[in-house]
Amino acid sequence: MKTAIRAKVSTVRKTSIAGEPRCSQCSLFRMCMPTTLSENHSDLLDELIGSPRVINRGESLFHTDSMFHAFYVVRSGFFKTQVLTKNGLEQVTGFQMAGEILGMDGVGAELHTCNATALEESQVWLIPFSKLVALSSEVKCLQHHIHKLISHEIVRSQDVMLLLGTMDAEERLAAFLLNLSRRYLARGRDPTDFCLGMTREDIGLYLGLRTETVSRIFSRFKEQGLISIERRHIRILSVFKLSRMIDPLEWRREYNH
Amino acid sequence: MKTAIRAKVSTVRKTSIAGEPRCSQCSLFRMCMPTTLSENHSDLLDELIGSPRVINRGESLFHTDSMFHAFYVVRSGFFKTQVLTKNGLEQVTGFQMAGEILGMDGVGAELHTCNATALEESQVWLIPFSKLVALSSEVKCLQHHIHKLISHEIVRSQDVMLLLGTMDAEERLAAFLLNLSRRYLARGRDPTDFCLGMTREDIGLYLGLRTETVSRIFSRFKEQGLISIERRHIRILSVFKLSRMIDPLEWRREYNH
DNA sequence: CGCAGTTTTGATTCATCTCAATTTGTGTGG
DNA sequence: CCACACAAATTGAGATGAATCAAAACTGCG
Repeated sequence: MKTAIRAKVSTVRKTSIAGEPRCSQCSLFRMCMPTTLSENHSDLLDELIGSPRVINRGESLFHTDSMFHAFYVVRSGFFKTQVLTKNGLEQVTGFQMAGEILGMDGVGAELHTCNATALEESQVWLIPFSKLVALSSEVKCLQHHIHKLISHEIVRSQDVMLLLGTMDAEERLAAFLLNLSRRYLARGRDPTDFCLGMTREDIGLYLGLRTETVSRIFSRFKEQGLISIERRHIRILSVFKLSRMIDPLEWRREYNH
Repeated sequence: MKTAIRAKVSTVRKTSIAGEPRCSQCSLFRMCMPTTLSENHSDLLDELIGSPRVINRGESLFHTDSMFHAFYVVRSGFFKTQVLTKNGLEQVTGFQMAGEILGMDGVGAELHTCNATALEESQVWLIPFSKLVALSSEVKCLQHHIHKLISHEIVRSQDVMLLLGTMDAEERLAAFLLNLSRRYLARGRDPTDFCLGMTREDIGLYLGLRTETVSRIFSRFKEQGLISIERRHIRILSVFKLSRMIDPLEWRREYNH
């Protein structure tokens, strides 16, 4: 079995000489794959992943009830995932940027349970789930990593539930901006100056607010000198004050003794 | 490796003659384990699971930041999972009844990210995650089942996000009741006449509403003849009308042509 | 240039929260 | 067994934050 996979790899190696990107060379490698993966195994990953696929703005990667067969790693661009109800309501369940993984909702029922739509022209790597599982029985740490990835999505959901269930509009928007900021930081980009990839409406559909409310609160933040925002280009002027907005007691404790 | 595990099993068999419950004999078996599991392998599961543990009302199974080392299958009773913020806010992320699984949030960081509290005296089986993983490399369908279980939790979260992000108070409560109803039905219990295991406050913390609002809407449902409710004992008088409340267009479509 | 989609802002309404009081149920100890 | 304290649930009145409705300004694109 092990030799069978290795044999395949060498075949692919030939093609990848022709300039195709290799997973293990990718700057996003550490974001989506276990760091403990040895050089040996990263060869296997290159075989697993293949060449990237381009998704145009507004196009879907998959949609509700379509067959699940793969994970997708965002190589570049920006996605949203959304759940739709029959009476036309929409809940955006998340935004995904480079290095993040889409499609984990589909493992359970082997059908996707949400739509994944590109907010701008984007590229993804496709990872066939069956191949991933096959490979994971060889590579123990990959096995563990799959569990981690799926489970991490649960934790992310908990954060969103907390946000939707307990925060008011200002807090939601502050939490949203700080979350984006942290994710850009993790990617080595400026965490205080970036482009919101989505419309005010999408932000609202994510935060459980109306477009008008999102806009009003951006204006309020601007007045208060917390941010400057011009269309979708945002600059965070005070991470400190935004953070304090979400968790006032935490900060008070830190500065009172 | 395979023989090593089998050897262990036979040792355990001796003890289970002494009247201990066996996983494979359990009426909940089909709820938490793959139905494709052959008789052979169900022996392994009996070894995996061991004897149940009792949790008293108000006690925790695990709490935020405690080490993750196992899944827990609810044998009897009722639990809630909650996320707490530093400023004292609480979001209940779910209620778990017999046959449902707790602890999947902890896989990613190897720390739990929520508290699991018993709402009444309850029993759980403990499934050490390391054993589960070891066994799953033997039993392919178990491996797949782990993925399914964790992924299913993502889908459940999506439903809660939709509820919190798009529904008004009446819709939330209707959705909540119908969800409980369906789960009791799946357990072969009366889906229209059961005991809410939790306080109005817990329901509110789950649905993003205040205790008073929950109470008011129960009263409204009672006036409208949708339910009868006496303390925590509820009877659903019109599943039809409650369903229509959540998804009016769906029903209209069905009855208009 | 003009049109469609996005964003902002204002005025008003409405659902839910907040605060407060009362009732009901529950467990405890005399 | 009753009285008491305490938690849970109900109900009302008023406050408030976000939704709704409406209009205008801005942006990008063919």
